[in-house]
Amino acid sequence: MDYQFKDIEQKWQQFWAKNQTFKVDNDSQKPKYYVLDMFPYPSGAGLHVGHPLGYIASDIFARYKRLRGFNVLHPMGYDSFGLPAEQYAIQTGQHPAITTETNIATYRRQLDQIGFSFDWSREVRTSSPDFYKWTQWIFMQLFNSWYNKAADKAESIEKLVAHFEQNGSSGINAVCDEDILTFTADEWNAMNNNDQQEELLKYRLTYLRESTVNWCAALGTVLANDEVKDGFSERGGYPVEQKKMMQWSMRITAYAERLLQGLDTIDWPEPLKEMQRNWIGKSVGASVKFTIYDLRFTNATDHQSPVTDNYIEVFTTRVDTIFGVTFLVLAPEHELVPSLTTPEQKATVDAYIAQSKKKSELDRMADTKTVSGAFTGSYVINPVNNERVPLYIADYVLAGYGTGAVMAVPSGDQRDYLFAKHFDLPIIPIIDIQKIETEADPTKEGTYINSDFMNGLNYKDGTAKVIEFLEGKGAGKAKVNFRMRDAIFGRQRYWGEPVPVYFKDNLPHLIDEKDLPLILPEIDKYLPTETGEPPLGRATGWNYNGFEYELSTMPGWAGSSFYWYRYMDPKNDKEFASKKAIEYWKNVDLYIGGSEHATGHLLYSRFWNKFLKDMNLAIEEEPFKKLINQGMIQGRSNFVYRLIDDEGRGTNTFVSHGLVKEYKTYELHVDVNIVENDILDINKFKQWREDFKNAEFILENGKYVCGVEIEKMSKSKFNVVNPDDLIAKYGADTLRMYEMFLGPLEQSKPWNTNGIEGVFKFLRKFWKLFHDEQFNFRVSEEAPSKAELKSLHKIIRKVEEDIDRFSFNTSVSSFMIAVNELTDLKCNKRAILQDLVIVLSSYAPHICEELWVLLGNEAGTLSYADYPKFNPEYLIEDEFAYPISINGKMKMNLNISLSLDAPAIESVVVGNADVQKYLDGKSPKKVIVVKGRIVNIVV
RNA sequence: GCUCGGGUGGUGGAACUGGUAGACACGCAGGACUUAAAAUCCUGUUCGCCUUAAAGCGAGUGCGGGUUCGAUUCCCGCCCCGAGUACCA
Repeated sequence: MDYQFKDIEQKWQQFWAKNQTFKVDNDSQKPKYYVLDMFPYPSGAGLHVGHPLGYIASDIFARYKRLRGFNVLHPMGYDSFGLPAEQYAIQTGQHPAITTETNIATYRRQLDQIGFSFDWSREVRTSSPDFYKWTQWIFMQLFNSWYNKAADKAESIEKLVAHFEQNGSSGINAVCDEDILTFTADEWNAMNNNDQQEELLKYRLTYLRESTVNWCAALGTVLANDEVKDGFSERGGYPVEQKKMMQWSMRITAYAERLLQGLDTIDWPEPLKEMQRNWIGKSVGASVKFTIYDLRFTNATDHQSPVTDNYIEVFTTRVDTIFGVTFLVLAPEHELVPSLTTPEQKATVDAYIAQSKKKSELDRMADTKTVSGAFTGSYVINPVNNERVPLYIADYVLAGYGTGAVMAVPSGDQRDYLFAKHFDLPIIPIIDIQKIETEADPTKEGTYINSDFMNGLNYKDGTAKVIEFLEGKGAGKAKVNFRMRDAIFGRQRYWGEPVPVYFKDNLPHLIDEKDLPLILPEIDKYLPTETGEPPLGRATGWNYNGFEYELSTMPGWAGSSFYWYRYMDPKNDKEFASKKAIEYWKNVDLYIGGSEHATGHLLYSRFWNKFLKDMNLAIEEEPFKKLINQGMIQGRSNFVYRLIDDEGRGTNTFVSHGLVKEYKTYELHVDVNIVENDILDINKFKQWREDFKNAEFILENGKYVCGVEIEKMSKSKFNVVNPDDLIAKYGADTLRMYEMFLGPLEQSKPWNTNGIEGVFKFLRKFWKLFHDEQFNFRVSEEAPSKAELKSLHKIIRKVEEDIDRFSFNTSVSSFMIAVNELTDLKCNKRAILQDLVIVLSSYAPHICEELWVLLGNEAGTLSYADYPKFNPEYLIEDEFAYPISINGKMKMNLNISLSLDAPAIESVVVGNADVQKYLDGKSPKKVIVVKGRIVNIVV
């Protein structure tokens, strides 16, 4: 029989499901290997050809590892809480759970068609109560923990309470809010419970606090920093504003240093690590206190004295330039601005604040050239030289970073330089080689001048000296600053995990663990209440023993921040995964997914994992050892060109792409599914839409050629290619191999179906190797020839190398070469073909399973077969003629004999007349040998 | 602006640590089979020159230079494209 991919694929997909071929146990004599895909959000649109790219790669990898004797965990599930289902619910009234269920069914059907080797018995869904029970449980652990800097790990809040009871607040070095109290043990014990709880909230790893948040009015919810792009929401693109609100946050900043350090220990793409480094944004510098100059004094020397409470703290990465400070700048929102503005300057300052408030976030970012600011009328004292310097406000200083105040050194910082020029402030050079005629010079070379005790020192010594001086005076210290902020954790939405918290005396309390999961209640409609509370406020009778529940839900990233552990033990109702399961699977060996999660999911997951490790609930510091980003598949749109008549109206005549220059036309997206190799199927086009029924065409060479453009894949551009259609036409094995053949896995590329025929032809040729002309199965038991063994072992080695390097595209090419060679050799020998089936089975599993059985093997054993061992002997070249150059110039095939151990000049005997001609009687000066081959002779 | 990728035929892309550039596939052209078409198979396909032909010669991996017997690969300078990021003190 000819290659009947439909029957074959259906048969094997059913076989795998029925026999649970890929079900994996939590213990085995084999070494473990965990291959994970980023689980999808089940959207209504279903899968397009871009989605499976990473899944196919990980499936090939998982199947390969299985063949190489590993116990492979390769699960799949759904990240099924999220906005689109809720938006749809708002529009239609349909419960998001129903929409989600339907979408999951579609996804499952589509995934099954591609022949993945997932262990579906381990499926998880973040929106199912037996899963989110554990999301809520981990939330509770975070609430019950604080970060002990001394131990550099999270610890139980009870330990902190015990310390407070015995020693008060002294001796605690914690990552916490800034407004913590200092108290003795007696004072603590005397506090009432509510005051104690309020204080503890400042330490907890998830906490409720009034903070400035990104508020998106259109979505009716707050968003985390990574969900906001350029002042607009990532989902939907609605405007986002800053607003102060009581909000749940996660104290991810406690882990900033560990998150940064950990990056050096994991095998991730460098750009992705770089993105996380930037996001964490560590800068090493110093904080310096500038005492506020009291206008009642007449000269600065009266202030030499100890630093009072009346100071402004700045953060700087260049404390060495402190003698160049000629003014200070505060952010307009800085809390000291009102009190430091003198009556004379009040009007100017107020006007400036009003003006900068009016500017949107976007304007402020875009407009970085105009210098603006206002003088407050106050002065501060530079602690190193007691000079009096003026205090300004300007919006180039951001309230959210550092202390919201900077010391301005116009000679070393370009923004300060422009500001100084504009307001006519002095610019003092402080380094001998500094060139500051036209712009600031931030050099670290040279030695200091105009810098008192630092004069003559270099950068390193000067920095150390000035920090020592400031510390001695209590006016500053070395400090590390991070750009990363704590992550906002609450969302004012319905379709998410309820927060397991109730309120008593306005303070949050955890519900009892035995009451988990806290089930998402039913509500009548999915909108905020009339009083502006989140949708959960609509739930009737929803309370905890009469106390009000928290009405926010958790953000989308909550469930995905630990889901890989749940796959290890998905049915466990006592723990999120048993200790035993976690000890066996440890962490993910290979994770494949998109780089768009760099500063979201991938950072939060690392954070939770580190926390779980601190709690002895996980054993590895990093969750994902190796990570590969598959590239995005872009859409490839096709266009037709509609002729415009004299009145400028569109006619029903369409001009082929090559001829558009000769006519007046406009372009129109055309469905890519009625175009093949950029040639329009005219009949299908006429049927495509009613108004094209009588369309006429101006053709070139009898064909209608379409225009092409690369765009995002979207329905409105008619460029969405659905994997179902391709599977129906060519089969899953072809789709799998073609997606790999398309190009390097990590590269973004447009989808293009043009080459899929080639892969299909390859599979047919492969099928034919096992069959005679009449398609009767026929293999020979003869011993293989040298040439046949060479072909086989070339591909065995190539696949090994390529899988290591994730270079799946070149493997597909190599399979084609192998099959072409074996076809030429008319090879139908079992000894060769059986091994070839095993090697190819990771890529094209269905056809290989079928052939495996035809070869007489037991059904279902292929996935765990003995992988053929590569033997380098079969690849040794037996011909001696190879190209050689003389003086790097000419190339020819020569027969040369030489002693490989000592490729000395004497040992080269050149027996070819042509070479003799080139050597021209001279003996060669030098012989260049590469890998035992002469490649060049220098005469 | 900064950081990281990347520029190779008509197209997607090969070329592992410097060693026959363009594998493999698409497309295109020609041919075989066929009443015809589809399918399949075969041949050719970087560009230019030369030749009846076989063959040969020259140029060629964004541009300019360098190192080397030899550079798509390494170094310096520039141009272009993509991604991320940005008053971060």
